[in-house]
Amino acid sequence: MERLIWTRPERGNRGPAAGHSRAELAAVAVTLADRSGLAAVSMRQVAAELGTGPSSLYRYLGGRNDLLDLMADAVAGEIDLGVPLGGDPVEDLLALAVRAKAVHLRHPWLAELPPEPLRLGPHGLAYLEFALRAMAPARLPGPARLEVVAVVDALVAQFARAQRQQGAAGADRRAAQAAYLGETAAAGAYPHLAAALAGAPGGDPAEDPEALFGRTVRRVLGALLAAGTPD
Amino acid sequence: MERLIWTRPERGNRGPAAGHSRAELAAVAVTLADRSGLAAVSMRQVAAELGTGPSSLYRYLGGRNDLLDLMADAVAGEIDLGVPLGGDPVEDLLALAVRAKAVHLRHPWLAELPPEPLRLGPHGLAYLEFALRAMAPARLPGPARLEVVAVVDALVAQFARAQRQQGAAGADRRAAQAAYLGETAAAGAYPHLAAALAGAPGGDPAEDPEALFGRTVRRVLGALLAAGTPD
DNA sequence: TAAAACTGCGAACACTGATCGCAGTAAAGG
DNA sequence: CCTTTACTGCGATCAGTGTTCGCAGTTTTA
Repeated sequence: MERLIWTRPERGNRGPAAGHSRAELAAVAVTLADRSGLAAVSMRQVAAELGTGPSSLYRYLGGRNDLLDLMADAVAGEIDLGVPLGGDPVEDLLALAVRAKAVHLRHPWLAELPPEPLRLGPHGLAYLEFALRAMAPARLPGPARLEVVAVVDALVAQFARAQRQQGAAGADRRAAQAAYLGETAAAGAYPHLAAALAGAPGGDPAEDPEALFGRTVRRVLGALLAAGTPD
Repeated sequence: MERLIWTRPERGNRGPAAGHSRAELAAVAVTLADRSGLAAVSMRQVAAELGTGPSSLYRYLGGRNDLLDLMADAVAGEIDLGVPLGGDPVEDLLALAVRAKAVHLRHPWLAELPPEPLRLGPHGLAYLEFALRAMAPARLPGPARLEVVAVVDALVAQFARAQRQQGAAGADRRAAQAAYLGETAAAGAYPHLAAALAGAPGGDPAEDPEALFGRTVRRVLGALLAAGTPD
């Protein structure tokens, strides 16, 4: 039985006071990941950053997975849930999605996290609760509501990724990808691909990514929240 | 400069014939991942399965990443692209998405793959080209078309994950998650979450997941492909 | 004061991806 | 034909990984 970290108490009350805390571990790990990517978040690195040995971390964590859970929940806590709801589920969810996307942009490693089915700590739960509260006016069965949140999250991750690698010059791999894709498309075997890529840099003056995101999310939410219509 | 595997020739023409092929490596790795998960796909395991040492693999691959590229493209090749198009982008893309979801269900490790921005080998490119061809009747700028494919892919992965872990009894973690989520929701601090979860097992007789997928994708595609309407 | 529960951590284990260099083999060039 | 070139296979090895174990020390409870 491998319990989630959230189900275990952070501290007993018998022994000496612990030198660190889960929050501290999470903060160090997040900083490390922000600076050098998720791969840099190893038990040894985190321990070194804390000035201890690797084995000490296992007093706070059941393993590396728990550390990732902590990280995900820590950044979930950066999403402001104090804003008042307007009453329109589409607009309220969009505003939430915009704030969530900002977090993704601030912490690119979020997209690298092994996609566990659920990685919900206290902050993640609060986020989910907030989204469901925003969706309350819509007439939808329970599971469908969760589905909507999942779809929006997917859109957030998707657009954050696109927006990020469009801005900063991506890694080697990104450049190699583009080169390969360009020359392959130019070879003539993929006419539609070539056409789609050709329309990218030229043509329109590259729409504001924020506006594109807003329009897309609005459309998708409008379609998913359409109540009553069984088809 | 770290070139993609697709940009390097599989064989020179000077030395002795290679004992294996990229396709063989990919097949072995896929089989391994299907049986024991992506974590079981290590250079040593794959090499052992081939009856050689780990270092031999580096004659065929630049590294483990290349192996993952090969695997992804191999299963992308399982998607049947020979079906004729009906002419309605929404229905044609949905049919494609259904076939793609089947592949995800057959190879659960696809969801575990580190989400590189693009992991497109020949088969992946053919898939993309097919999707763009299906989308040809829609009046949409090029980048938007690529965005649509990305969103659909995200939906496919999303629903495949949900459908899979609903069928088979998930791992320990899944059970632990459910238990934790249930008791936390029951604690009363998350009323909307509790309501959404309560509606799940009882209430309606659990809609056919395939129908739910079809309805959702149709709605999303309908919203995204709505041409002309600038808002 | 004794027991229980806890912390910190050095040492070690079983892995991982990756590199290097050497022996052997096949084709190309003269 | 023989040399050169380019390739293959692979044992040995390196640095790094997550994780476990056991011991010494510390604080609280009984």
